[in-house]
Amino acid sequence: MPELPEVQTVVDDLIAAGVPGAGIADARVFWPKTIADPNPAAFSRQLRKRTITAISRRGKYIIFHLQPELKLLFHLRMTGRFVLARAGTHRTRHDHLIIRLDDGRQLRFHDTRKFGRAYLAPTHQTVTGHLGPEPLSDGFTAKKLAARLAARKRQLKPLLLDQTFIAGLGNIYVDEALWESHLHPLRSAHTLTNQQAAKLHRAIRKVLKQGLKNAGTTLGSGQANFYSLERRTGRNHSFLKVFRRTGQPCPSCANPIERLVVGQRSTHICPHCQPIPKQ
DNA sequence: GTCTATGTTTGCGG
DNA sequence: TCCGCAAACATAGA
Repeated sequence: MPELPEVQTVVDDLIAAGVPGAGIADARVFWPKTIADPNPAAFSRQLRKRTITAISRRGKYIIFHLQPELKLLFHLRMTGRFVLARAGTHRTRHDHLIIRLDDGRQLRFHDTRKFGRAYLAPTHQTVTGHLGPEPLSDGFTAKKLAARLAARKRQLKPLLLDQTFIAGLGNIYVDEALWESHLHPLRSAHTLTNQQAAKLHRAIRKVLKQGLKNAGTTLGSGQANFYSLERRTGRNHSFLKVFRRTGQPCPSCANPIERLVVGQRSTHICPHCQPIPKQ
C-alpha cells in the first residue's frame, strides 16, 4: 500500500511508459464511488478530448496535468494501482475505471478494496491544499521540522502519519524513520531536542530515498501488496530494519524487534535502541 | 467456515 | 487540540 516512494515509483513508471503525450479518447467508470469529484458522468465528459501533458506527485496523490487545462488526481489508498492494456483486452475484476488513450492503449485503475479515489480539479491545490510539507523538498529543513514538532504535543507516530503535518509518510516509513533516529513512537513531539529533530529529519529523508531507489516496498505476493505499473514489484522489502520484523534481531543491537499498537496502527520498534520515553 | 489483520483516510463523539 | 473508534471494502492467513 503506497506511501511516497511507491507513489513516486508509479509516477516514474507512467512517464517511462510514455503516458504523457497521449490524448484521452474517453473514460468509463465501473464503480461510481471511485470518482470522488465530480459525479461519474461529468468526470467522463470532462476528460474526453484532453491531452495528458505531464504527470507528477504531491504527498500520496498522483497528478495528471491535462490540456486544455485541468488536473486529474488519484489517491491509491490501500490497493489502488494502474494497468496499461491493449484495446480489446477484457476488463478484469476490480478494474473500476478505464481511460482509453488515442494511441490504442487503455489506462485502467484497478483497486481490490475500492478505497482509491479519482478527482478532477482546476488546480491540484484544490485537492492537495491540506497537505503538510514535502519531506524531500529543499524547503523542508531540519529547522522547519523542529519548529513544527515543538508546536505539537501528540505522540510522534500518529503525528508523522498525519498528512497535514508532513506529506507522504505511511506506516512502513514512519516505523523505519523512528528506528533510524532512535526515537520511541510514543514520544511526545514537543519533548524532542533540536538535535533529535535534526536526526529525525535526516532519518525521514534517508528511508524515503532508499525506498525510492529500490522502487518501493512490496511485502508479499497477494492482492494487498504494492505493485507499480504492470505489476512491477519494489525491492525495498529486504532493506527494512523493523517493519514486520517482529521477533527478528535488531540490525543494530540484535535484540528482538517488538510489535505494539500505537494510534490503532501496528508499530515495530527495537526496545533497546528506542527506549520508552520518561513520563 | 470463522476470526483477525491489512501498507489509508475521514468523520464523529468526548 | 488531541484521542479513540468506526467506516469505506476485499482478501489472506491462522
